[in-house]
Amino acid sequence: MRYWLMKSEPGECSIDDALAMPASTVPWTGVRNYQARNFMRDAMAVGDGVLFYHSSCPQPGIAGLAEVASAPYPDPTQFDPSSPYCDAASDAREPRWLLVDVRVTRRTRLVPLAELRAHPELAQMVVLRRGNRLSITPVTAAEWAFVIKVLLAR
DNA sequence: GCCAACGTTGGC
DNA sequence: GCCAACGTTGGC
Repeated sequence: MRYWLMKSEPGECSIDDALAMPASTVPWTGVRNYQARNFMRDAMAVGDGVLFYHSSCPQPGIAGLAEVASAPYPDPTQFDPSSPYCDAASDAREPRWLLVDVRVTRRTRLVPLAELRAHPELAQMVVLRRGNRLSITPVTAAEWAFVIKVLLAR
C-alpha cells in the first residue's frame, strides 16, 4: 500500500465535483507528464491512499482524502479532438497516456499549502520541494499518518 | 547526444 | 501578471 498526492484544479474538478460523481469516483484525466503517468501506470495499486489537492486556485491545499479505485487504463481525452488534452501523436493501438480512477472517501477541511510548509515533519514531502511541478507525487507513510492524525484531527 | 529555445506549471 | 523551475522539442 502506497500513498500519493494528486493535484486537481478545482475549476476543473474540485473535491465537491468528485463527490457529486457516481460512487464519488473520477477518472484522473489530463495528465500529460511522463513521470506522473508512470506513477499511475507502474506504481499505483487499487486501495492506495490519495491526498486530494487543490492547485492553481485562490486556496491551494489538501481538500480531501481519496483512494486509487482502478487499474491503469487509457485516458480517453487523448483521442478526443474537442478536448484540450487531445494528443494527435498518440496511437490508439499504443496509447501514450494512461490514468486511474480516484474515489473520494472524505472531504476534509482545506489544509493550506502554507500550513503544510510550516511543519518540519512534512519538510521532505516531494510536493513541497523547491521547483516541484509534478501533479502526482509520492507521499511517505509517515507523512500520510501525520496529515491524518495531526492536521485533520483539528 | 548536446543544448538553446520554447512551453508549462503553479504559487504569489 | 510575474517568474522560477524544469520538461519538451528539434536542429545539429
